[in-house]
Amino acid sequence: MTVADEPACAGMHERLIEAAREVFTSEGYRASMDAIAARAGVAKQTLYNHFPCKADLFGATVCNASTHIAVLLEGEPANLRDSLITFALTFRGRALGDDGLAFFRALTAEGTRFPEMSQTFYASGPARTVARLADFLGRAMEAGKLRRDDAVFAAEMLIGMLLGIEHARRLCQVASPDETEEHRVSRIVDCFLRAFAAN
Amino acid sequence: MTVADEPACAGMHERLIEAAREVFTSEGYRASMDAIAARAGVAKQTLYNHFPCKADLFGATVCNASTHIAVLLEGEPANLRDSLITFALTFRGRALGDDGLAFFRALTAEGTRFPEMSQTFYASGPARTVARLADFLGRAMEAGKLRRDDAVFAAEMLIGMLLGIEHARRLCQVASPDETEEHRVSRIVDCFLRAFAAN
DNA sequence: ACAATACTAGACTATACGGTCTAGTCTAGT
DNA sequence: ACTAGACTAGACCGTATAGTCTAGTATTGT
Repeated sequence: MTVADEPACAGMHERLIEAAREVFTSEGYRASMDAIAARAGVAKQTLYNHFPCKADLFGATVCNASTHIAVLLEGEPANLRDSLITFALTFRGRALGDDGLAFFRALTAEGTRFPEMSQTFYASGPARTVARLADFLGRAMEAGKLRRDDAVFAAEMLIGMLLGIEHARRLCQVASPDETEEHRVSRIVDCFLRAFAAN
Repeated sequence: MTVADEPACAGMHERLIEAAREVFTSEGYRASMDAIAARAGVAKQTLYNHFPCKADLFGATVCNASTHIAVLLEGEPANLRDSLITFALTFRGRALGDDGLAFFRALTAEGTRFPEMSQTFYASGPARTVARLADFLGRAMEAGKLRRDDAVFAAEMLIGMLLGIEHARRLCQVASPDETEEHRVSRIVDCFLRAFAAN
């Protein structure tokens, strides 16, 4: 317990947010302020010196995490398939990893209580990822490497296939089949490339 | 309040489960037993006469709901595209509707507390839907209407595209674009048919 | 009529938790 | 040395809630 200065003791504020993220991630919003203070190795009052109430701490945590989650895909790489596979692996690692999933769970569970919060998260995470991917695909379409089509729609289909049933499955704590990530991802990307092959 | 005998007063047990479903759906597991009793128009003790504790009531509720959620697709219809579109509309209605979504949220929020419960849900809902769809697609493959491929994989891709980013978006309370369901679904099904067209 | 069973109303207990308060310590800047 | 500001430890308050208990009321089968 009392895991002090883990991320290089980068100031009390960050330390508190980090502890809150860990505890909220594993227990959801029902986690107690005492537990968070203990996790940060800090007195409860210190927590309240930095954040006026629990909701604000949760908000700061979500806000902080939101800035790190978008998966971006830049450049104009020669090999479309390879870049998509690289992107897909990163994306799945982030969206389907234990951490990302637990965070998503904690966030959406409180969706009705804090709607703006989950909306902010969506905008700075998934929505940004889709937008960038759509840009990328749009350029590939113009270069004649993909069929001319609605680039946003294409991006959403790829994201959908990558997340797919697996997102729901893991949210439900069901173990995944033991296909390797690389194998699954390349099947998916190939499926996508068939659907959007240049005509 | 005290909405008695709503679903044809089919016995106290069912009435309690129905009230619990409504309240859990809108407030999650943090809903109070008092609220559920009030919703059922019943004394709290009555609730405890039927269910020994809150967790059991939640379990019964989930279990009951799980039996109704799979979307099945039977038969060998002549027109593949039409049957897929019909299936897709039903499926999206159920999985992306307010009710289904709220229930899913309540369930996955407690995923770490009641893992078996969400696993059961997954098995009797999404997993069954995928399995049946895969059967259907497998038959279409054998009939030469789709490329010969892994039918389960194909089913997962279609489900993924149908749910896609939209599931995450709605879980995050973000309003959806105003494309009609019919239009979106047919775009998706056409995309799927391109990816799995018979060669 | 009687007994058994199920339901009602609501008081009650125990606990957990958000948030406040007090009193005291540690550290830095002057 | 003195002061200001931040941190600590932990008591404390109010409220919400799971679950129990008691006492009384309908209903039903014999």
